[in-house]
Amino acid sequence: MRLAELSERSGVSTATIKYYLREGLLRPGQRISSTQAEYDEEHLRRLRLVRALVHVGRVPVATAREVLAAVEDENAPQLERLGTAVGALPTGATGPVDDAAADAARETADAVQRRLGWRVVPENPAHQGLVSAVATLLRLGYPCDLDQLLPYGTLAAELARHEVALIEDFDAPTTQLEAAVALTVLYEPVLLSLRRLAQAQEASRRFGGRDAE
Amino acid sequence: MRLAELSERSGVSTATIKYYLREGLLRPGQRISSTQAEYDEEHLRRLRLVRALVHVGRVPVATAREVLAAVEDENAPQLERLGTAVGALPTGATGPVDDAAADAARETADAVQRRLGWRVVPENPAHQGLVSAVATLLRLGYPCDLDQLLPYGTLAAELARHEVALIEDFDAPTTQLEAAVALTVLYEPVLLSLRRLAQAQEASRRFGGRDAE
DNA sequence: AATCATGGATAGTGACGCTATCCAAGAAGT
DNA sequence: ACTTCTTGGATAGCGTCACTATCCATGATT
Repeated sequence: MRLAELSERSGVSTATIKYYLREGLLRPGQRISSTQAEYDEEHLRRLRLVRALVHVGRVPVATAREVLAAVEDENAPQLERLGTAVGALPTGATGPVDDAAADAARETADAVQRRLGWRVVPENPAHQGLVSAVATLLRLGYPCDLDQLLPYGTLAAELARHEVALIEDFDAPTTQLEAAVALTVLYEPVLLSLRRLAQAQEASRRFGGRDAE
Repeated sequence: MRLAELSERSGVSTATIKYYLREGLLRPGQRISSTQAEYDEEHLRRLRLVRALVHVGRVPVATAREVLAAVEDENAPQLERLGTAVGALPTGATGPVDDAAADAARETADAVQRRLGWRVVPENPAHQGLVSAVATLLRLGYPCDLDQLLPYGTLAAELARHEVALIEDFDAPTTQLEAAVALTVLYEPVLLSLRRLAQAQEASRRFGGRDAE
């Protein structure tokens, strides 16, 4: 398949595909002649994944490149590749602040993880994301202590068990990593949308109305 | 408190505060003279909320204005204000597509909600977000059927009960709405970070290593 | 009286994700 | 062989977004 067909089958303009090629999000096609290259199903898959990461997962293009590089790095052990790939994904973490709220947030975050029997890794981007989110809540004066967080943590653990089990169903290591990245990123909007729907449901149930849109 | 102090106490530059005033995210201060205005604690609270929405919740400035306008609209019934405010929040939904995947996604989304006893409101932005996320998953060839989604839905329902209960603790209607918006948006990164941490934990447990960063 | 800060207006900036235009080399059609 | 695409590669431009910098006249502060 040549560029035009790749474009047609993916719904992505050739200009954009060229841009992704330039940015290293897509491997160059197999050169057929000095003016033509051939793309395969693998390219199509990859292109769709890139689109999903960038558009649904709001992953910046430069970040997507890092993530995909880690997925493909056959020289590192599986678990490390996974860590690098998922660690590069955006978490909404802001830079480190030194603040009463930040300190309290760090303590709460650690406490939740210890309580759930998790190993606390402060360098983990997700850990930093958690701290910065909790700190923001505290700064605004909303409650966000161990008791508030525990239900979320417990549910997160349940989801994780479910998801990791799903990933094990894939065969090839690279396919597994790809699935891990895709499922991590793409189930986020699923989870958040369901939460919003559940909130609307619960709000209209409690506050009496018939409909909360 | 004058502009400079508002800036200092919030950590937001005066230029940015002026920008927010222009954009209608902040009400103008009480005019003291033709060249000075006075801001109060309420302005500070609001400013912090705006910052949190924009930076942590990645809510576009223009959207934040709509959300806050709904929160403050004292002419509408509470539940409607809530619906408008939360409905304006971004969901990662993309425009409507007509696709085999989109059709299947719509069916799955409806099925989950019916199964959980929720009223299906297709116009709800969260509903559309769900459909578009599920469709993306399906297009990439990942499983996303009723069985996959049910655990997420069940957990979402649990969270929602917990959160709506929290909101009821606030007194004034406007304060409740503010809390609803803040908690909806700011618990998202908390939930997602916890999920990532749980995944790392579970991955390193299953795939044998000692650390998934 | 001299200096400074203020709010308002307006234009500019930098990052980001494309998008449009050129171009020479080669494929395809006749 | 000759014309007419089409291709991949390079480069520059565009539109949006969230600020940010500069100016200004008025009026507060010392």
